[in-house]
Amino acid sequence: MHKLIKHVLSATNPIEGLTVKGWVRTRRDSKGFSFIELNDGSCLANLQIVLDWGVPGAGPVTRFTTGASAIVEGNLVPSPGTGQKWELKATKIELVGPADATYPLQKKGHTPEFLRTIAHLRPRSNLFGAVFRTRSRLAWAVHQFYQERDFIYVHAPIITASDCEGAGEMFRVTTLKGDIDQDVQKDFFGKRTYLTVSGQLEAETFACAMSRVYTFGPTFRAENSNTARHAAEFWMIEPEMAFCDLVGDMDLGEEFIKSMARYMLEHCEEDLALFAKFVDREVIKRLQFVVERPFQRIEYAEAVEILSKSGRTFEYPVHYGLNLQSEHERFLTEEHFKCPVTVFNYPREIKPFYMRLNDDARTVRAMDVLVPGIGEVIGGSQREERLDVLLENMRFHKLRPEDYWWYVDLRRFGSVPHAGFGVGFERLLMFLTGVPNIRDVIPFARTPGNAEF
RNA sequence: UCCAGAGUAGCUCAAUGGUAGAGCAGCCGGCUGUUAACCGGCGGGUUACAGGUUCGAGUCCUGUCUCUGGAGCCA
Repeated sequence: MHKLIKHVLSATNPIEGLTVKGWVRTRRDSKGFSFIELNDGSCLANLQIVLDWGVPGAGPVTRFTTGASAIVEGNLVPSPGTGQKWELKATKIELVGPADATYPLQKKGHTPEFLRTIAHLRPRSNLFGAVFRTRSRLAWAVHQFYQERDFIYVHAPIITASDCEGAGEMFRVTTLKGDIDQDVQKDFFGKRTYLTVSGQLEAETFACAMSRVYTFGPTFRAENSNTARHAAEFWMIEPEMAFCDLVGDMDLGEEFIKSMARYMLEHCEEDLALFAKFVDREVIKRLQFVVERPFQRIEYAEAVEILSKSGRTFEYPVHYGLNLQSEHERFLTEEHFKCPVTVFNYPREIKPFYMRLNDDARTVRAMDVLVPGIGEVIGGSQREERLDVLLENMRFHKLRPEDYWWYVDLRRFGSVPHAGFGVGFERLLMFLTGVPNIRDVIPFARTPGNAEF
């Protein structure tokens, strides 16, 4: 089997008779020989191939254009040049797939906007290679974080009949033709079904059996949101813990963010350096800051007071009972505290039915973790475990308990205090890489009017 | 969905209402070790689309589409 370039480049000694396979990033010709930069996506760096025009398969060398794929055999030797430790002296080369002049990627920089229009080729660019290697490693780190803490991974359903109220507009799933509301009994599932907006309600059922669980899967929102932070299809991580209150929930959320930042610093060094150089100069400093400093915790009422007394004029009003706007979250994280901020105990009116009512009967045990630059990265709560209060909450929010009969059942049989939160995986990646647009941290972005690839 | 800005060569961008240009990429040639290589040459355009004003429109006006930034909704 051929060796991946990341392993070749970490060699400690010269290697005879090595085979590598990859795609040409660029070629530099001299008289009688060429340098080929070969990349196979296993790491950011290219392997420099020194290709004598006389070796089998080399001529004419102009066939080895940017984008072409090649198999190279040769000997790994120390490079006399200054840019790299090793280079491969080719003894044989094979052009596997040529790439003609219409290949859209150049060796020079492209804008992320242009690269989005060629989403099938953009993982061959430095930036997107780095983003998607990082995405893979962070997904692994997410599992590691929860598995180490004895959380059990639950696969929440993707097609669901239940609306996790307040989460957003849903995509309808149906096999009916024509008027899809005409006769829902004849639909595939015999009722209206949707793509899930959250696995939380299902996760709660498992937490109330297995103590600590988490979901990590795709979720869907049909909101017509056109921002750099919203996608119609995104991945969400939702831990849920039985016998846990809001404080335990905030502890876990903050620990999770810190842990991901630490993982990024320790395991994604090469790609992180690229982000720091081309995307966000502050990213490493910000990650170190998050790892070292405690998060600020404040109640919603305090946040409102800080904003009211800030002397700043905001576009949107600051008033107890209103949601915090982006500009308010920004002020708290970026100007007032200058660190991630966890806001908790929100007014009952602006939060969903399942959040636990506090003794003041005005606020619920909700919490949002806000980070500089992104805003809300975690939203969570302690759940209402008391049957009578839950039913009253549903009435308050004008919901029918029979639609949530199985969810209500959890409060009938061995109910326990429990809590959890949701993390948008892409938002987390944006925070950790500094990439400012959600479309650029997901392989094939789904946004309103866009599902080309 | 709302507000603002943009759309010119494959890419990144110039062009006062008056001959559509440059750099890079591509192609051809040169160079014995390059590092986004370098040097010389060549080709490359329905100025997003549809209408309008004008002697004359890339430029001004109207509409449509797309993209970007911000906002709302949220993760």
